[in-house]
Amino acid sequence: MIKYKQIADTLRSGIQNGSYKQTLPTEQQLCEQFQVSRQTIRQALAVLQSEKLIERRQGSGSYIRETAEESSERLSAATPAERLSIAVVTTYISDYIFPGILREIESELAANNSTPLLFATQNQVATERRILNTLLEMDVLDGVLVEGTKTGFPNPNLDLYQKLIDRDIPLVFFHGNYPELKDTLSVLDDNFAGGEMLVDYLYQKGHRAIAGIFKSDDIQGHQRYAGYAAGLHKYGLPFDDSHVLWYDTELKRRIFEHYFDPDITSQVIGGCSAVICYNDEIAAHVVTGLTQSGIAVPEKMAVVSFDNSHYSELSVPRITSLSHGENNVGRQAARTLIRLIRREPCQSLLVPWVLTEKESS
Amino acid sequence: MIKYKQIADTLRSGIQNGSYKQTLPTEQQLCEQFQVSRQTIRQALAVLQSEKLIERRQGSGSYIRETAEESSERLSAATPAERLSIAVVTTYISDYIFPGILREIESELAANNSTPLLFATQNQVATERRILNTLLEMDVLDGVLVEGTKTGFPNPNLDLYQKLIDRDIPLVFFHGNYPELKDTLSVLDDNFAGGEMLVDYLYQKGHRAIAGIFKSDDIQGHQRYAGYAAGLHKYGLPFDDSHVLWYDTELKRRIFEHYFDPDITSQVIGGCSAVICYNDEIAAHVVTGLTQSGIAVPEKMAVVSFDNSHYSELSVPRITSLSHGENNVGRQAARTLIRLIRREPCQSLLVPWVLTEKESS
DNA sequence: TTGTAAAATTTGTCCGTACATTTTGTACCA
DNA sequence: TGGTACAAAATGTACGGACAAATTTTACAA
Repeated sequence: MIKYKQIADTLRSGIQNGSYKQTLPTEQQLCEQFQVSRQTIRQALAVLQSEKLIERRQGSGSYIRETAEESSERLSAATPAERLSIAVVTTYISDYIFPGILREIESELAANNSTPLLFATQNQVATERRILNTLLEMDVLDGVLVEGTKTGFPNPNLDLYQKLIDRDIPLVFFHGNYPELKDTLSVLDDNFAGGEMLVDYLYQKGHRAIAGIFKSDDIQGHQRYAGYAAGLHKYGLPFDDSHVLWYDTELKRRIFEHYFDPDITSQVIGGCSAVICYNDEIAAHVVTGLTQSGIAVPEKMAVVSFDNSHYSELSVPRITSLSHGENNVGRQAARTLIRLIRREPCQSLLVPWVLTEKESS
Repeated sequence: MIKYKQIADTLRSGIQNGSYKQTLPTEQQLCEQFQVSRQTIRQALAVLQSEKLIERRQGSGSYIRETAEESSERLSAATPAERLSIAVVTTYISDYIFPGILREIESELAANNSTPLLFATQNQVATERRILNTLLEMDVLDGVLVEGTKTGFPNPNLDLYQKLIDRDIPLVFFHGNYPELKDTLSVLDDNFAGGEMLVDYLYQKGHRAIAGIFKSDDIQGHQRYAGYAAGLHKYGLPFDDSHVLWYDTELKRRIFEHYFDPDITSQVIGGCSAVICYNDEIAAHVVTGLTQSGIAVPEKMAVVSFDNSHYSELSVPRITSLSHGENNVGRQAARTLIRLIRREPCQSLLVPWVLTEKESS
């Protein structure tokens, strides 16, 4: 219907199937070929130019641009054709367990011939927004792997996520997701079951008063808390709000930077014989604080947590913690994204935990 | 001179200083205002449209687009205005010492109110090229921090680096640079001095036959090798090519994956009493290989290396290694880039090494 | 007051022309 | 052979006009 678009389409497919070698016909020739005015041809060429398919040189002609893929292929003609452009958006990159998770993701993606582009939100929604804007402006993007930022609270960037979805860009969340976004895949720890598992374990060890420390700005914290509460209820144990301490990213930075505040801790866990911590990082600080306060671990207070990271190994005593086996969240999420990109059947996953018992309980 | 560009410039600055509220005047009004034809006005508006400054709606008008910054600022009005968009291109992200270096860079950039976008080349020039193409297509990019890829060999991506330079995008190399690129800043380890330092140290310990294992695809390997050779020469020690083993990324992957090949190692270091390794990762494998072959470290063979990472700590015996203090390469490079962006005076740096003596020598 | 139809407004598409600027090719001359 | 000058060719800039399509405003009628 619209001439210049039709002409642009014709020329584009001509370029892509290699009908033209290096240059396009001149504007004059195209005018005759398509029986339109020169302005219309120029409009069509402007489209291709803005798509970076061609370059135009005054006095010379319209040249077909080498695409990024071709220019890469020229360097390594042996590499298979398909090289996926995948972005990974995480909260942190070089802290805590994140390097390990990234390594899992990288290795899984590398097995599928792709190198991820990494973005760190630092768990700040403002940063997340900047990153999403960057992603939306990329012209090749085969898929996105996202660790939700502050998933415990309503997210103000859902509009940008929706734009990604509207463009049919495959999207998989891991660790935390945004429940408001319908029909998106996510690969999550089974945090609810994990919280329950830890209560199970402590109950069997004879503990009856169990405190909890959870992170409020990640949905993982909410889920672990829910599992903890359900576990208590299952055994008819008393649930006491004052035995639950909530913290968030900002609070951790300010208060728990060097060691977990002994005053707050003792207030929360007073009267308890065990405490479930959101993760090893917090647990290690709790153990240090307790030990400094003269409360023996595990004799006076058992400490258990999630992640089973090097923090739990380096702490004295070592901390009983939940972890995954071979198929951890990072690897599974990357695998799911690849399947999604290839339009193979796939679904959201809940990855179960395995308990590793150590000396802190 | 060229009307539509002048008009575009006028309108652009009008938009940026807020002369227009939400919409621009109609094409007809602009025609009268600038005394040009409607086609010329449309050309000017097309420029602004391609710059994503305005949106045009048929039958309605030309609307000023909300920029990404404004949309971020709306979320956090309290944040300071300047938020730099900085890309960091490294070889690896989650292996060896790279998480630590990234943490240094991140913390230095965070102190300047910026969160980096991370790209990993996996030490593959083809991947590097893809990443550079992505960078060139970003519409806001305040600076780039690059760890050169395979700096030991001529780099086929210099054309893309030159494009970045031509666009006046501040660029700082760290760890390794491309000498062919003139007038670029770089922050490097003083590898030559490091190689010499290790020879100095071993000579003073009484060693006279010293082998070396170096990485061939990074310029750091060449420099450390040159320092090693200069050190030997300084003390009049014999230099024997057969006592130098070169390896590269691909070779390491295939042969040295799990442990350093004892056959090759013993062939190289036969007749020597000490070996200088390119880094702790290789050194740890060498120590393992030697111990398994019944060669005691350090009694029969002293092992020293670069980086002083956790590899050197976890090895038994722990490995004598060179490291940096507070002002390591990552931090200095980030600082240099910030200065460059702010157009403050800055220069290339060579960061000196400090020797940490342990049990392997 | 509300809903609908018509009119006016605004941008989108398309044509034709003219001349400028840059590149490329050719002819000529030394 | 080589350099210069000119011509030709190609894209860039600019003008004018006409009609199409979408949106907004206005007018009118129920």
